Amino acid sequence: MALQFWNTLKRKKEEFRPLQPNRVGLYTCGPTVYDFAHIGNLRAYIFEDILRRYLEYCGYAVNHIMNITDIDDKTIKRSIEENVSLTEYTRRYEKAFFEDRDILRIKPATLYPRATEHILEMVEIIKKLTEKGYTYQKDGSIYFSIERFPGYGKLSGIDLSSLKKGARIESDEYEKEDVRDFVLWKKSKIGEPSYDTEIGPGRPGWHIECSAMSMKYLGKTFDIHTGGVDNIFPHHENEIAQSEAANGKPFACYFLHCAHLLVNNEKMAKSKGNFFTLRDLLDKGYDPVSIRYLLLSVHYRSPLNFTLEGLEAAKNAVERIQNFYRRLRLIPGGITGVSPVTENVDQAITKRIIQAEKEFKEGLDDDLNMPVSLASLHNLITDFNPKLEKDAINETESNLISNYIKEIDDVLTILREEKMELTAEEETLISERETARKKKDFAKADAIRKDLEGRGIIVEDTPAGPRITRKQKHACLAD
RNA sequence: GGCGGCAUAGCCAAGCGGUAAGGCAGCGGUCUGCAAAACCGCAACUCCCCGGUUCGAAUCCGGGUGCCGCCUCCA
Repeated sequence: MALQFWNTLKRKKEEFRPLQPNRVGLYTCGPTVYDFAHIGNLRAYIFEDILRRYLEYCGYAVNHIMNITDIDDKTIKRSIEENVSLTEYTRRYEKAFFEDRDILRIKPATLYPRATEHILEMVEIIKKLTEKGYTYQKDGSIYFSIERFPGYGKLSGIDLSSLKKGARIESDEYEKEDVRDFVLWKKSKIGEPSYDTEIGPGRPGWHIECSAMSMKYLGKTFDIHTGGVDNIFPHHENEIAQSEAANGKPFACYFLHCAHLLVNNEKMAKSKGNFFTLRDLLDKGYDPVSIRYLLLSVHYRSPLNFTLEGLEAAKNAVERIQNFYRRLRLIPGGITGVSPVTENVDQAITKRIIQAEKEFKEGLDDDLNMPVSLASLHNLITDFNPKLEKDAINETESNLISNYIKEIDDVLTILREEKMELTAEEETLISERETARKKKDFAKADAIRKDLEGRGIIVEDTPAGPRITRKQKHACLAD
């Protein structure tokens, strides 16, 4: 099966055909850096990360652009409240966003262009739209007239006549000819940042930045545009309108939108006390990889019901996979990184890996059906664990299997690299415990094990000797 | 009011016309000095409800019910 995506633009699954062979231009709507990202935002970024990594897994070179919205009503308002410059304010949350990204193992985009650094590009588009007659000025602001763009509504399926005139007037301080229009350029206001440009002093509207930056870095027409479902209207609808009106060419070919995340089946809201940032969860002791796994384990077009119980389950599921990988690597020789010799390999094992790989790929090929792909991995583990138990897997075979796991982990990114650096004291304790065990002094052995656990070191006894691992942060059950 | 989505075991979640994947939790057993890890076995007589189409439906159609989202900034 070929790779296919549910394209919001067409409301159906379509085979993915890039504009250029083996290359993908990907634009993902990035953060407005006015606060810490919450887990709902992070779900979207994880979805985009899986999309990007899977495209790369399939052999595409991905040019991934994610914008940073560092000028808008919220950022301006809050920077004024804190009495710091807009730049100082937004850089703080931009930094936090990058930290969250790294903690969750999200692969950095190719580029993170900032809105404030692309004012000229936006102005150029607005000028072109004006030349073509799509805009009008009112009171120093420039608006896009949706009536003049025939394709308006094709993404969201919105019926223009259903948008009641007048409904938005009170909530918008800018005057428009038609309330359904959207602002391209906001007139300069006292106390707000303003740019002196050919189209007058002011600042950009929200939608125009994505048109400008995608065009600059990916071209007038590019492959994939993503965001949360809430971006379908008005944001992406407006991007299409202004981009296609300006260029006379199609904007993005495929629009992918991920569903929202709910917490305890309700929309996340600070007032409901169910609002989490990544930092909140880390402070509670939850582990980033568990969070990543939970966020990626549900199909991106299904609402994800986030619960702490679910996070606990994710932690255990991840540990099963990690334990399997760790056990493979403990087979003498471990990962060699060298192409394994196929002699003395049980062909049944090779076949089983090929089958798993096929299933994994079929899952993700089908509109990133991650649950199916994860099932293939769990089934593989279920099949191989008994062999591992019986010591029926040799070094070459273990390399084959662990290389496969490593390969799909390029997409999942949930394995841990074990870094066991023990202090001399810790090593002494471990050997003392072994001596005690040999003397059947189990009281002492257990005491030492408990002591080590207090130091964050887990000792598990196996026939081959003690297995030492560094304790991961575990979920606290309270809350 | 308009548009869209979802309802599958205690929880999470695939399946999208051919007789219920997977994970977590639970229970019983094996292994272990104990523990951990791992293994073996058990779990939906049925997929929100009611009709219909069909040889056959969780899957298609019609009608309900419930939940969520968008229509104003929002991933």
